[in-house]
Amino acid sequence: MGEATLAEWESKNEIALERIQELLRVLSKSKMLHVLYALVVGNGGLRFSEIKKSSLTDSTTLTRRLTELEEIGMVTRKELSATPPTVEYHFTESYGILKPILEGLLHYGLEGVTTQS
Amino acid sequence: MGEATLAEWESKNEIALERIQELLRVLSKSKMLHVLYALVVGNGGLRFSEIKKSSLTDSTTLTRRLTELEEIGMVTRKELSATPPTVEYHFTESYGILKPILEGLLHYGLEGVTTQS
DNA sequence: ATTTGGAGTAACAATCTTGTAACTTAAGCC
DNA sequence: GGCTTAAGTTACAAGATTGTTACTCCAAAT
Repeated sequence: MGEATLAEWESKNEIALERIQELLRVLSKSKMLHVLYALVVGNGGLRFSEIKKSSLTDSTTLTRRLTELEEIGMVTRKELSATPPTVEYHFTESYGILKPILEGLLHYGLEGVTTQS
Repeated sequence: MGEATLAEWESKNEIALERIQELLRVLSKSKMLHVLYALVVGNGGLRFSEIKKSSLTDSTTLTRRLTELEEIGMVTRKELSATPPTVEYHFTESYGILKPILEGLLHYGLEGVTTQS
């Protein structure tokens, strides 16, 4: 059995399909790429307010996006006992598997933008 | 300049971001993965009715998905002068850039499903 | 005890996306 | 002309997603 070729796509793996769909649903939401980018630049760990500032996202939407990333296991939420109470978000190890996808997307995004290198 | 590293994400490329968002928006739609899979299995070229049957998608939704794939330049629509009038859909060259993304997604989907190989 | 800043929640209208059912059009065959 | 099959289109109600504005809660410093 190969590992992760398109030919493998078939199979009885309804579950894999659902996982992919859920990931796409989450990734395609508003500001999600901005939030991920903020975290990438912040070396995988930032406070709520920092993400907010650098992703230009309002509280409501940012909370929604971070909760969703938590739900799919891509980030963890850590309360710091500082004052005023602050919270830090970090990428989990699972983020590793997301990275090549984001890189593929970036590559796609940059195609058709290239002003003849 | 590197080619497609995450560090490149920043930049003035608002355009790249928008392209990625649009791609994610399209990919995350209902039945999109089924349709793409049907085309992959059909070696990149199939008739409307064949895609319909193998992706288990109704006419309305299938038309929507195929139109969207056409709009982002991933498939072309070709009318065959057969009777009754049939239409074939094919991947374009641009599909090549989508492939690694789909493979990354597949890899993600299969993680956490693995029943110890 | 009031103010301040971080981290949210609640409520809501506007918009987008879905699935379904019904209709249409085009080309040939009888 | 009427039937058949492929490939759609129209209309619409139900549900999901968005951005906004306003509110809350917590812990210290003044």
